[in-house]
Amino acid sequence: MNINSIEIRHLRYFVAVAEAGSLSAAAARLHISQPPLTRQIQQLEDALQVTLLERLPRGVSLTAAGETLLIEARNILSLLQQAAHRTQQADRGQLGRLEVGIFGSAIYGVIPSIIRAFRRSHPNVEVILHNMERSAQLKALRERRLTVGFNRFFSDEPDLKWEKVHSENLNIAIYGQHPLSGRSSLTLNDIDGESLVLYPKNARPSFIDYLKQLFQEYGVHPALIHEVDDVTTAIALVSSGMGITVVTVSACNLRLPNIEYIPLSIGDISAFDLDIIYRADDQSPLLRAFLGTVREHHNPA
Amino acid sequence: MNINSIEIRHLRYFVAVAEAGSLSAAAARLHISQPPLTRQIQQLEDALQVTLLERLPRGVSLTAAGETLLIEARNILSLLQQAAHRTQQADRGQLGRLEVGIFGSAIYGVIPSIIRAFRRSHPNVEVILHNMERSAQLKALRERRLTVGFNRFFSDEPDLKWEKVHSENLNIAIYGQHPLSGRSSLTLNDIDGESLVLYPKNARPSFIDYLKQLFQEYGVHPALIHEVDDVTTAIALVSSGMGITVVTVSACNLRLPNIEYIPLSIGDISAFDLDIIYRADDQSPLLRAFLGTVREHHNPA
DNA sequence: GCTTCAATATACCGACTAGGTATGGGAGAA
DNA sequence: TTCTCCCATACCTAGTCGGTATATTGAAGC
Repeated sequence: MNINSIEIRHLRYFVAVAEAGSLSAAAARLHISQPPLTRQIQQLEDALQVTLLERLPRGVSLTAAGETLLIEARNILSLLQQAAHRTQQADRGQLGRLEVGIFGSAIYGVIPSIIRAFRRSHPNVEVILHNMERSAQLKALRERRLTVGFNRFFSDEPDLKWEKVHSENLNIAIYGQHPLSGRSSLTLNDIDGESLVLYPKNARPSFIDYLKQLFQEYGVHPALIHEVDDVTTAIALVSSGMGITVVTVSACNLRLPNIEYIPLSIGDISAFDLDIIYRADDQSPLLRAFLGTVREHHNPA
Repeated sequence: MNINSIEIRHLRYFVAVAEAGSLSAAAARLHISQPPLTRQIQQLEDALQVTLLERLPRGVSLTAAGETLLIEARNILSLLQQAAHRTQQADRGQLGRLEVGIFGSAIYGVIPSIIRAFRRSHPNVEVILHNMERSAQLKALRERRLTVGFNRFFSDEPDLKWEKVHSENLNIAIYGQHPLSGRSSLTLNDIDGESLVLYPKNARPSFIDYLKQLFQEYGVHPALIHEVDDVTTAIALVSSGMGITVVTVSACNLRLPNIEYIPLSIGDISAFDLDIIYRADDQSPLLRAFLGTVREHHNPA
């Protein structure tokens, strides 16, 4: 019998005895009989090589060592409860850290609403957002620095899985003095011959390539294409009258003076997808829980 | 099987499995065979209603819940070690709080040296000094606000025990211009007819009563007795030439200009006792440990 | 594709031990 | 004194921990 033979049972029983002030009363509270309880306490005293209780004719009282152990034992018992609870929380994906990759213009769209909903339903999960472009997201996912990534134009990869989160209609952003200003909707033909500001310049294939292909299919020839880094820059240039641009409805939340957003209809393919990507082998409850929230927000438009 | 059936054994085994990365390797490390270990882990998973390990063809890996439990379990195991250690320390009187009653002039004597020695040998014991007069010490001891009290002239009480800590010789404190100044020793006869400053005024019976009885026994008649509150005040008055006083050697550490201390011989009773008092029923290891230190410092002179 | 290998899971057994009952012992209370 | 209350001891039963033997599974090697 030594310190390593001490079990939670010993601590539970000892605390009960200390609180009841007597072995027999504690035994009743523990729904066992008094002799086994006496023996468990004796074992504990033997393991610690310490007398914990002073045996009195009416009950017991704690020695100085007993008082010390009482405090420690109560602490350990409550930590064990906590440990069990936290383990179960972790199992349900309600505890831990979720690293999320996002990209520029997504900041204005459906992602904040998804993150907000997830934080509300999983308050003990630390959600950390990392602004990175697509290729950085893929690298970080493989190196397990990210749990999920949000982006567009994911291609199939053997070790990663992606699914559509959201489809957004496209809008044309124009400046107030433009002839098309004030129209309630536009088609691709309407922007034939216009000067366009497109983005993002790097991180190919991108929105730019998607739009160029669209123009080719529909026989649209822009007068001039000016490529810039991101949607914010593009809108700023439109505002200054340099041309018009194409944005998702997410970006329409970006309000600037002299800017007007007009829905664009392109037949069947009027929508533009936002995808979420994650490791195919990731079985973590956190990922499952997050995908659950994402799917609740899914708009199949 | 539920949360309350979790034992330390389950946590120890789980940590071993997590660290070894496989059930069979952990079993070897734990000096048990693999099947019982498998069952203990299954019991733990059953109790928590959670899967802790992902079973792989080569060993196991932790699930998110397992990772969480690993941290918690390690913490609990180390706290249990600490709890055992602290309990044993408390048993040896090496942990806790010791409330000590002291009184004015004792601050200069043997008490600081005893406290210092005890603090050195019992670094985890919080020693708290309370400056209180004798009757307050007795009251505080009975109300368990003090563990021990240092004082002089304790009388026998049924519920308290006291023992002599230290015997101090008496000295006469005189001012430089006094005729007796410069003598290497004095007897009681030498101070017959002198003006005396005595202390402490309150808290009877006190040093004053002791000295008065002594004077009567030896036929000494002081010209004048001026009673003051404490030894410090007495010395200050002596320094100003108001009279001479009697002090213990403890108080000789109190050096002031124009003050000279001369040993006083009174035959057999040249000594003056400092006692320690404590509850007769106090079995605490702290008291025993402190009395041990006190007895080591005992001077039976 | 089959075999081999390295793991975990299951089945079953023996020994230990937690918990039960009966009873002894000791110190206040009546 | 006897009575009462409570802890300790003795001994029994049943449940459980740990052991051995073996089934099972999935990946690596031929």
